[in-house]
Amino acid sequence: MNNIQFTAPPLPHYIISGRDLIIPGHEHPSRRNLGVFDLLYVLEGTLYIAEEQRQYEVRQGQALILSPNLAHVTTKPCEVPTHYFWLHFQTTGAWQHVEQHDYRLPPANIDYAHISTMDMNPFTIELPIYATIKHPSHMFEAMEELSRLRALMHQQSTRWQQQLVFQEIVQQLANSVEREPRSQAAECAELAADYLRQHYQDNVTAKELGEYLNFHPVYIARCMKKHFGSSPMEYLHRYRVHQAKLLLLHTNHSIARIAEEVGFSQAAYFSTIFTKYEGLPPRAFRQSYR
DNA sequence: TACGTAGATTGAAGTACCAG
DNA sequence: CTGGTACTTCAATCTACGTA
Repeated sequence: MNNIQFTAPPLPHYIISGRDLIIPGHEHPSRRNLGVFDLLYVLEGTLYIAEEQRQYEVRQGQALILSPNLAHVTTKPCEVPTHYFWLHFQTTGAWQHVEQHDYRLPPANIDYAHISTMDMNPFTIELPIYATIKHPSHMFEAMEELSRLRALMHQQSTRWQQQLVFQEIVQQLANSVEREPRSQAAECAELAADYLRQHYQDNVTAKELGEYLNFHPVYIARCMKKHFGSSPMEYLHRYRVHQAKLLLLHTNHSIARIAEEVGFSQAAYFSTIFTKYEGLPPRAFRQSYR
């Protein structure tokens, strides 16, 4: 498990942070059940820390996130003066340890039809447990800013500002996740999906898609099935139904007009497809929200 | 009046398999 | 990894009729 995956909303939130110096022969405190995430970012020197069975040497420019529910111990005292930032954060949402995955691909079997049209679409934030930060100067500035703001924490506006700066730090961490290169098949699948999303209002055919991508339609279908769990047409239908749901809720257009706007030339056929994915016809879907 | 459903038909898309 | 073929499946259309 290399990463921690947070489901948002809610976003992880900042609690408190600080800067510390450990002189040679001394060590970072060992703790268990801290109850919050503990982000360590080393400016100089090295921290020697183990969490459960995994040992880390956190060097200059590297970060380590300790989890709230795991015990972490120092494996040996610092050998040189070690300067680091620590930051406690937490989430009230779901999180889990995960192996890294290719963030550029949507999850397999993505089901657009079941994404609620009244709520914000949930997403995940994946942070590395242990990483070398790609832009150390940005990380340093953000951490310094948090240290400065700490003195002004009695002000409401400061506490808000702290959360904004913390989100920058989260972004820095997320950008430092090492990605595995995408396979050609994954590339093909994603390009095809892009094309379908851009042309869902048109009469898209597999042949056109093949000509656009310079791949055989059979091959494209195979790639999409493998990476999205859907054939191109099924992907297109799900996306069209998703768009139709938005129009049903936010406009008073007739079913026939909405069908046309999302790429169905026959309202009756649109209704059939909508019912297939939603479990109820378009009109019933609209009425259920009115 | 607008919309939903069902059945028949046809051509396009998907799948399995093989080859380069 | 990609393309091609043969076969199967299903999307799309049309129409008629029922329903809110």
